Order: sequence, then C-alpha cells, then structure tokens
Amino acid sequence: MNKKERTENSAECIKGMQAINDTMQLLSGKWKFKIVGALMKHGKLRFMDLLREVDGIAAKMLSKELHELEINLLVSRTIMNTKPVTVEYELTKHGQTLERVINEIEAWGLAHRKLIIQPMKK
Amino acid sequence: MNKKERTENSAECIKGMQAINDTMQLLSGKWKFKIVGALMKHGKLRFMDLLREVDGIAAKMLSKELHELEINLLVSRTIMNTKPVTVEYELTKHGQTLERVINEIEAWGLAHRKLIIQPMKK
DNA sequence: GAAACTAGTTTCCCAAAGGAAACTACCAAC
DNA sequence: GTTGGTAGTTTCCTTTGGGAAACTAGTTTC
Repeated sequence: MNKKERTENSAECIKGMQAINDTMQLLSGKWKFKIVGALMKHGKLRFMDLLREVDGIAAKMLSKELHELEINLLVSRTIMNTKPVTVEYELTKHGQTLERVINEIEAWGLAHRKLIIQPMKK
Repeated sequence: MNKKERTENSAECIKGMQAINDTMQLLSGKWKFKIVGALMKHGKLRFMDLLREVDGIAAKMLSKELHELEINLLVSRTIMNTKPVTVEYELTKHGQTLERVINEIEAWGLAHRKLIIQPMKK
C-alpha cells in the first residue's frame, strides 16, 4: 500500500466512523427505535395512538422524540382538519429506508438470544 | 386474520422489539461501536493501542466498555507473556457477526449524509 | 357549565452516563 | 533512583436522559 492509498484508506475509515455516528445519533435514546418501529408496522398513527402503542412512554418524551425525528426528516407531521384536531405522524420516504437497518439489528438480536442468552439459562 | 394468527403476529412483534432492545443494549453508549469498529478494522489491539485508536476515549471508559463487551462474549481478552505484560483484545467469532449490522448502519449514515446533511449546507 | 377528548408543554426531580486527573502496581532502561 | 512504558482503578465532578404529575388550550357532548 503506497502513501496515497493509505491516506485514502484512512479517509474512508473516518468517513465510515462519522456515518455510524450520524445514524446512531438520530436513533439514540430509549424510545426512537420503538416509535419508528411502531410507525413502520402501523403506517399512520396519531399522537394518542402512539402514546398507547409505545409501551410506557410519557407524553413529554413522545413529544420530544417526535420533534427530533421530524427535524431529521424521518417522520412527517400532518394536522388534520377534524374536530377536535388530530395529528397524524408517518414515516417519510427517507424514514422508511431505515427498514433494512432495523431488520439487521433485529436479526442479530434474535441470533444473539439463541446463541448466548438462551444457553446461559440452562 | 383469525384469532390464532393475530396472537402469533403479536407475539412476533414483541419478540422483534425485544431483539432490537437486546442489540441496542449491548451497543449503547458513546463508545461501544467505535471500539468494535476499531477491532473490526485492525484485528488484535492492545489497551494502549485502543486508547490511541479510539479518538477521545479516557482510560476509565475504555476499561469499562471492554469489560461489558467481554461479558457479552463479543470481545476476548488475552494476557500475553511479555515484559511488561501486554493485553490483547480481539473480536470473538460472535463479535464478528456484528459486521453486517455495522455495515448497514454505516451505509444508511452515508446515504443520509448525501441526502439530508449535504443539501442542507447549500 | 361540567366532563371528556384532542395535542401537547411545563416544572421539578432523580439516576445514569461520562470526563479529568490522580493513583496503584509492575517492570525495564538509563 | 528517576524516568517511562505496560494496564488499569479510584475519586470527584458535571452533564444528560428520562419520569410523574400538573398544566394550557381548544372543542364536543351531556
């Protein structure tokens, strides 16, 4: 490997680390994955639906997390012209691209449970 | 969908959520992904190597995170018979299976940066 | 006009996460 | 015997994350 290749390789490394940071920052915390998961499974959901669907979350946290997801263009927020007003939350097209990531994380978790957690109990 | 199917579907849902929790618990925090990433790229690394390689980490955190990764059988710790003693950390076979997860997270982060972060600057 | 639903916000508090610096302990080289 | 390398641990402190409950505000139904 010559100097140019090493420099490029190092740059790739840093870029990759940065990319991992980007993703994890958007999805860090106790609730983001669960909210995205709920929206992935049900499509559109209103605030109160999410409050019921995401087990254990408080209104404050739901509100805060939805804001952050909206700012990052992963979730859209639509105020409906109903009485009383309802608000629909939905994954954006960009938000839907998280499916592959979430599937991998889920698959690894299942495998880990089979390989490590279950055998430990016996 | 009959009652049995609904029950099974709901059980699948819960299992999937649990799997996501399992994975994220093991890899939560500011440093775990970076440590695993460093070991994935370099193979074996000693404590001081990691301290230098993982940018910004303090000895306390590195020590704590390595313990947790070791307990969860993702990283192995080998004391070498050298003077002064050195310790080699390495991903276990199980730890190496994280590669697909990390690749997806990295790929999504890169795409996100191209789609959302870069255009915002212009 | 009181109760109940919508969608949040605000306040106050606690626990967990994380950082900086000092410290232990062993060994080698100078 | 002092400096410097190995691999950590300990202490003390600040920041962040998160939870419970009360509160705003508009609308509808009884």
